Amino acid sequence: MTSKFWLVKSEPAEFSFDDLVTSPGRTTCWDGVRNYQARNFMRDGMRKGELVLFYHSNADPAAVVGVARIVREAYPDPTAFDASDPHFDPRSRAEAPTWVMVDLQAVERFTHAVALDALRKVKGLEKMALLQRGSRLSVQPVTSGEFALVRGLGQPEPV
DNA sequence: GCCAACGTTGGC
DNA sequence: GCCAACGTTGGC
Repeated sequence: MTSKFWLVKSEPAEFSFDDLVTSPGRTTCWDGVRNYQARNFMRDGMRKGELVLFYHSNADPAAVVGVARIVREAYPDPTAFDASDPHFDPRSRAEAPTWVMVDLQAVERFTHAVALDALRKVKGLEKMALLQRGSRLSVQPVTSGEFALVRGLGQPEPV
């Protein structure tokens, strides 16, 4: 059973939803993921066309702020090969890349960002991975029901 | 800035 | 394989 919906975290000081919207083609490569579980979700789960909640972590407030779409499935993350990059990983070799990335395109902006404390109050989101104690995964699956609830609260408009 | 929770590393 | 030390995440 593969998830059809996802959530990604980004610190807006590093890369915000606005940064995605203003990127060429409203698209960016989701590089720099260095967690195996998150990597596996990208490599084994994410498929072209699936939708992604875009979450601002380390933000005030931390909140889901929009929706993106997967426009390219997993391919090698070149920042792992670049010794000058903060995400450099000498164990990742070009012949057998350890780390992958997908391409995400902005689809909708929430006119009402859905803050973390608001999410915690929503009946039906109790099991959402983001809300679990100690949850730190930067790429995580979301059920269709969870996605619909959050998207509804966000009152999205096309970007 | 604090610190709890978690993932990774490395000695043994 | 165990587990203590360490680094990172991310809410507050």
